[in-house]
Amino acid sequence: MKNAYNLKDFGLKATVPRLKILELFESGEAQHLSAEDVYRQLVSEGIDVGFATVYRVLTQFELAGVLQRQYFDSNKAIFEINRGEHHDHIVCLDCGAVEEFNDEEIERLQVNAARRRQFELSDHSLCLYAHCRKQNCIHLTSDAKQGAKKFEDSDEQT
Amino acid sequence: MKNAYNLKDFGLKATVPRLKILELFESGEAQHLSAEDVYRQLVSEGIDVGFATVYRVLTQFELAGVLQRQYFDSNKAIFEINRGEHHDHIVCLDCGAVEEFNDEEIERLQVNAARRRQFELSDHSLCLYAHCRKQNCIHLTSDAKQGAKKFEDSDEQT
DNA sequence: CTTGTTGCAAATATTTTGCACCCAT
DNA sequence: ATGGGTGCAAAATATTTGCAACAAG
Repeated sequence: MKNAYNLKDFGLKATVPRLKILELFESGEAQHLSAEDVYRQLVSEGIDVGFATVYRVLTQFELAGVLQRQYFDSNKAIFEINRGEHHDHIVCLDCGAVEEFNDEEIERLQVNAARRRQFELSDHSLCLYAHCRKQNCIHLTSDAKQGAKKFEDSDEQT
Repeated sequence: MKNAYNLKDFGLKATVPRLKILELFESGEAQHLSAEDVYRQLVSEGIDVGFATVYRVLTQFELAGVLQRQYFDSNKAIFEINRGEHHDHIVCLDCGAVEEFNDEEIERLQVNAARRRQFELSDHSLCLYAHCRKQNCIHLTSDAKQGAKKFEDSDEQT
């Protein structure tokens, strides 16, 4: 597991915007950020940065493998740090909370599904859209929360 | 399996743009189209349509359940017809070919993965990015095609 | 110093909205 | 006829690019 990245390793100069953006993702405070989220965060820290720089840095970091770009069923890119461990996402449709998970069995079946169709799997993106059962979940439809109760005691294991 | 949709069932008037767009998707000629693809197609058929109408119709069809909107790892929406059968996608990273597939086992594991994390699964999007082994695949990296050979005789089944 | 990097503004790309005119019912 | 639907243009949203000024090495 990669814990810290060094800009120099990628031939990138250690500038304020880069260091701050890297710090933002490595700190783990926020895990899934849009370019605008990053921009706002830097501005709120009193850093004079432009949108263009944020986008350029995010793209450089993605190319360097420091960040990963995702699209959670929208036309807006979401970035997260690459800690070297693959994972998929589960997003709460009500409160927007994002959790990461990894299921070895699903991973394995994907490789097979691809092979069976004459494809060599290179990568994949899996995002589960669901209703969480957190107390503080700002659910829009109360049905969702009530419906969730049905599953409370029927937890299956693989 | 739904074979044909009737606009009137959704309270939508049978206008030229709507009928042509529906026909385009139902014909099955092209399965995964962006708004621009649809626009270009209509224009090439000599239909005087505007971009706004295309977007409005696509959105109406999505709300009616006629079409499904997807984002294949880009900031551009891709639409496809909803034939009532859920499926996931596998996209060739070289030639861009899109194939649909469905794996019951993966589907089942997703529900469990969500439950185990206290989520009630509502929907999901799974897209496999891979290298196909079609003869006519316009591969950008010959490595990809050579690498694929490794798997030619090692096809596993679930 | 020298070259990469930045902020700003303008340009692109994708999608949405306002509005007057038009056509399916 | 009339209310929904359309095309066009402008706006909104997301991202990229040109460029002169600037700062890291």
